[in-house]
Amino acid sequence: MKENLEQIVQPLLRWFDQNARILPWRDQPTPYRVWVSEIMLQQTRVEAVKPFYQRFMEALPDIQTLANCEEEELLKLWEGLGYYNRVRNMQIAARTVIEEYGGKLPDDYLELQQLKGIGSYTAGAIASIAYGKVAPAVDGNVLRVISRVTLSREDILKQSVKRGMEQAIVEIMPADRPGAFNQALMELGAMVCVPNGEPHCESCPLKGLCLARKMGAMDEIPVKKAKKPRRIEEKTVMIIRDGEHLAIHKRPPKGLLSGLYELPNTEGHLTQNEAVAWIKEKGFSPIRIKGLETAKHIFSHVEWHMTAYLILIEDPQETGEYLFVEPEKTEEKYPIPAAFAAYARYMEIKLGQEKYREDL
DNA sequence: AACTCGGGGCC
DNA sequence: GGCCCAGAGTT
Repeated sequence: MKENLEQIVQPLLRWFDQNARILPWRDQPTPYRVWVSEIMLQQTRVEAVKPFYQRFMEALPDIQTLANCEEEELLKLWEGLGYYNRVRNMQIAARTVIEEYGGKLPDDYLELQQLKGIGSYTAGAIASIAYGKVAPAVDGNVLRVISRVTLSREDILKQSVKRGMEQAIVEIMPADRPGAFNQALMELGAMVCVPNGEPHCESCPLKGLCLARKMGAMDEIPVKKAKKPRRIEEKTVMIIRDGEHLAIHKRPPKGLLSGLYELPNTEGHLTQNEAVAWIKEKGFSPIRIKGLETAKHIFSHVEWHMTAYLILIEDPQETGEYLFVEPEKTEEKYPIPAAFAAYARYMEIKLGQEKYREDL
């Protein structure tokens, strides 16, 4: 196995030298810059990360500023990227680095993995790219490329398969260019040995030795066990306006979208009468109400099927549960997940522009 | 080992 | 409509 796999090293490095994309985090691969990029890139495509990365690095240029950042501002910088615990964990790790390592990110593969949010992949990426150390960085790209090259039909979602791949990679990794080698594998997976659609084998530096290509089995590999279907949650979303302000609600500190702000909502699809009753139960005095279009938002493991109402109320008293904010302030200050994007225009409209269907 | 956690682009 | 992405933490 090792003898065979060793043949990929030089062609891969040569290809990478000619074809590496210019990416913001490749510019000055300092430990912090690599760290931030790798956290953002977890389960997230390069093109999606780019705009977030630039803005984040300007706002929080080093570990110290990250450690000191207010959580609200931190989440605002991450708004729309998803997997929000990534950035909270990164801040926890930043504080650990300051307290235990004098503010310098460790260079050791195993020590890095002790930090919150840094697993085997991210530890290997930082150690190899930022510190030039021999360590594996096996992500979905690498699992796909290597399993195709070796015609492996093992389930790449199994931990044991990933560990085996990490070991195999370490054994062939060139000691003089570990960072380039890890990035080359990922780059090939992203640009040539692509995850969806036909791989571009004609332009692949490994086409001569790829066993999946030899057998015409590129479409059968990698093998992944089927995942279970998403559950569906029905919700009714309330856009509650008093004319000047919009009601928002901070989600609980644990679970889905924890700590982010949302439009008031409740379980199930409520009729208009039920929605009015719900509003009154919350202590508000509705004046007018209008039913809005339905919307769907898909998460990894859940689907929200939403219906919604636009509701005008009399001047609210602060309940503590709900915050009444100016819509413009919402955009600059409160992180709101993309799940509510379908109703964004109702959050922003000026009172009077919208015709309510019914007076109450 | 199974489940949780976002969002978007591509087929 | 399904797939998967420079994964990691929790149970």
